Amino acid sequence: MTIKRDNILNVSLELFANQGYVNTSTSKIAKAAGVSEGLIFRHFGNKEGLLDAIVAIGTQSIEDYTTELLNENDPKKIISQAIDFPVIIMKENKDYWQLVSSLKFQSPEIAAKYHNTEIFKQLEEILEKAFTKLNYENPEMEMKYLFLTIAGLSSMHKQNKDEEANLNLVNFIKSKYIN
Amino acid sequence: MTIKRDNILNVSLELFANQGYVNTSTSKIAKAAGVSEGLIFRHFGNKEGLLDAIVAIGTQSIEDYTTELLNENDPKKIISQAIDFPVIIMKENKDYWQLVSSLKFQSPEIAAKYHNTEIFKQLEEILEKAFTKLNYENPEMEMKYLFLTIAGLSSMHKQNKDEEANLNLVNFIKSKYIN
DNA sequence: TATAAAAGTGAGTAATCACTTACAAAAGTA
DNA sequence: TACTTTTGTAAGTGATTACTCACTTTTATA
Repeated sequence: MTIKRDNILNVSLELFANQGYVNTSTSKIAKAAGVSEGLIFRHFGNKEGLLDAIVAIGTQSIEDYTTELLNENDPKKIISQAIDFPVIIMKENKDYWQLVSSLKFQSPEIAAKYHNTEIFKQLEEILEKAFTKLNYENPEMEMKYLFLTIAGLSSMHKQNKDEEANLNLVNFIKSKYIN
Repeated sequence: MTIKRDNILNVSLELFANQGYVNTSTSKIAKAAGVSEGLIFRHFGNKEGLLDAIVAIGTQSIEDYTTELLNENDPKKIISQAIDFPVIIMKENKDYWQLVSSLKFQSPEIAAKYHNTEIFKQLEEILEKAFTKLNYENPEMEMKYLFLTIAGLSSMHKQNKDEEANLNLVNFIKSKYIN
């Protein structure tokens, strides 16, 4: 029975994502989760151990989505789904995604520990192959360009809450690749 | 004569940008600037007053660049220079740009205070007019798309230190608009 | 040169930080 | 039921936080 442990994890994710990791104290978490502060350290050792646990949970669901893309063969579908990536992620893992984006601005030590290039290496390869299949002149550059766009879409989704406008832009970008 | 005041400003910009605002204490700043901690509060009132002063200085040089664009008439040159925006800004105002980007991840109060849509409103208008002049089918969407790309270029320049690769990508994107 | 204003310091402040410890309640197991 | 392990708490710890205050030094001005 670890309802309180789950409480700590859920509350921490929300607070770390929206208030910042450095700006969120363990006493704040304890109060919001309705537990004693000591319990946080009983379960996770220290504040960074708590962050580790949260990030590990969120990373899994992201990886599930990229492996889905690995099984897709149609290059146009791959590109289309890659553009959808931020939309889907932000819908189901908003706090996690926000947390991961924020970590590089919290402290240099935290930034160094969680800079997650590995997760995206796969996605880069898949996209470059898709552009090669479609006979683009410069597949590597096209991939980098699209990757840039996807990164931009992610940060836009964080800020802009007008979901219809976001979807319009996503479809506009798709129309550049699929006609 | 306020060498020490300037010292505080320079050191704070660097520390806030690279270590994070919340993660940078006033005692750290005092030590790095070679002044007593009290002097920070004598000059700037409180920590947020110091942040205000730093942001105000940096904002000026950004505005100088956008007003330069206002005097340009050739739409292709406008688009080209807009794509160059992150390159130029990052070269001369790297720490400031990094600081501004990081503020939305420090604390909700700080994020709300410094979300600077105003600076970019002008740039958005200029770009949309440029696309209209060039008879693009959907100038507003094109502007949003390019704006997304520029935002992506900014975050890329922060992380990727391979300047040649960055410039290659910038030129590749330019070639999409100017042939 | 006398005086007022500005710049600068060092030793404080209460509050908060991450974290520990000693102990109690609950749950699992024999 | 007896005993061990896990889960939980309350009250602390020293260090650090942003900030203040009484005071001295430097600079500008008359």
